[in-house]
Amino acid sequence: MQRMSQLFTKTRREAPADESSRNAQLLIQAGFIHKEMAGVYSYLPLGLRVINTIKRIVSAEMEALGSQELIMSTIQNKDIWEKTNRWSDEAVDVWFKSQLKNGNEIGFGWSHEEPITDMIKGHIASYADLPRYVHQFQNKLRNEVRAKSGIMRCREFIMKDMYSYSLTEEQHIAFYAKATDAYMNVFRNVGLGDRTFVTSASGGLFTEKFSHEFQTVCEAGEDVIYVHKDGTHALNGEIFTDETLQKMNAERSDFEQKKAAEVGNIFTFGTKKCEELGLYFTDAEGNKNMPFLGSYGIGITRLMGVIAEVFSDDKGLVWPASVAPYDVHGIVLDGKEREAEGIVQALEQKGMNVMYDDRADRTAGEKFADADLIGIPWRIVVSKRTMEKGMVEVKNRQRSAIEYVSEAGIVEKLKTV
RNA sequence: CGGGGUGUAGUAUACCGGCAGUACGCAUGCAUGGGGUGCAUGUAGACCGGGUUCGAUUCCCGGCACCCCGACCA
Repeated sequence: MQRMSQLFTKTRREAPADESSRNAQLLIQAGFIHKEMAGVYSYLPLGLRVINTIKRIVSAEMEALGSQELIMSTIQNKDIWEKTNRWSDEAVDVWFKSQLKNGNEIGFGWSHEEPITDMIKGHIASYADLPRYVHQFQNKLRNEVRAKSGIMRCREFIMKDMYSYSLTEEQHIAFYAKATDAYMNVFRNVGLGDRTFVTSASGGLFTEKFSHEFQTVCEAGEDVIYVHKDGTHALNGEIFTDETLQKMNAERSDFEQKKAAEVGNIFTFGTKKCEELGLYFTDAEGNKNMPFLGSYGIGITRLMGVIAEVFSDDKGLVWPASVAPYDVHGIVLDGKEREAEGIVQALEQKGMNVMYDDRADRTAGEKFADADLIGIPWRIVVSKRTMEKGMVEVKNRQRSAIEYVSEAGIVEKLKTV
């Protein structure tokens, strides 16, 4: 139970003037995040709980793929990146760099293919050591020329990045397909399934082969995608050409243009990077060979921003149950603390996480407004009115209907969607 | 990186070349108690540097910060 009277943060009455994106306005107003500077945000207790729920959803999928979690350093070695020609600012324009006291240059991690591949050399030597999959949740630092859209495009952000080292290209392709499904599971589980699409992309300068993006339809997004009228698939702008359409036996008018945010992307790197960094294994015939590399990213904080954008109304945030910071927002009125605490404790014992607004110096209206702003899925009220009925008031954040439920029936009620 | 805009209490804002105002917050008291309740009292402010001027928060210049549009976004 988190007592609201003890909560580290306070809500604000008004949205901050220096934010125009919906996600930042609401998340700051409700006390989930704090802006340190443009494109740099801290995650306060409520915000961190959301981050952690998202991480748990992502972790479950990564572990199901056989990936193990680790965490690489933020400070990175220049030499490693020079081997793949990605140290120069011409090649990678988002580098933050600094130097040691002795003058040696270091970089701050904007991605980790190189350090991970270099590190893993000590652990992969034989075909029996493959495949290997690792992932991490890590703060990436990118010197973006223009941060924008609240937490959707930041200079420091949390990313889940996974790397796959496969024995062969065939093995890689099979894993890549499984990873694609796992990614869709993630977006489905955070509530964005029906508006997130896998789109093909060129893969940019550094990948040998193909790559895919996961685009969530969202007004605040920076990208444009073309969603098929049947809602089952979409194309990104880059490949929305007559040639592609011809291959698909489709017409332009079959697609609708939508703004979208890239919440994930997956890349096939092939063997080139392993060669450049000297990652080899010995195959069954005793020959020297290179693993086939793939990389898979989900912007965790961006995903939180997209969720806030998509799931909100004029009163505030409306968290999907799967990522909400708490399950229940309990409100006590009319001095019914004793009764309310009993109910809250009973809910906690049944595994529900409760934000309990025990503030004695707040009016009902303020408590309701705060509950709406914070956006926890279920609200229960214990008051003179409800106690006279021997009931508790239950309301879902998404709906206006208020129901009276007996104390014993609350948990059952909260399971309904 | 090009273009535009904005910097006033903790927050949101107003006015002004001559004592900086309002609302919310916060503190205290009284009243109240189901949708940001009422009254009273108190608290707290001009981004930094330079210039013009008798006098600058206001005008000018420079810097810094933030926002927006574009470019960029392995």
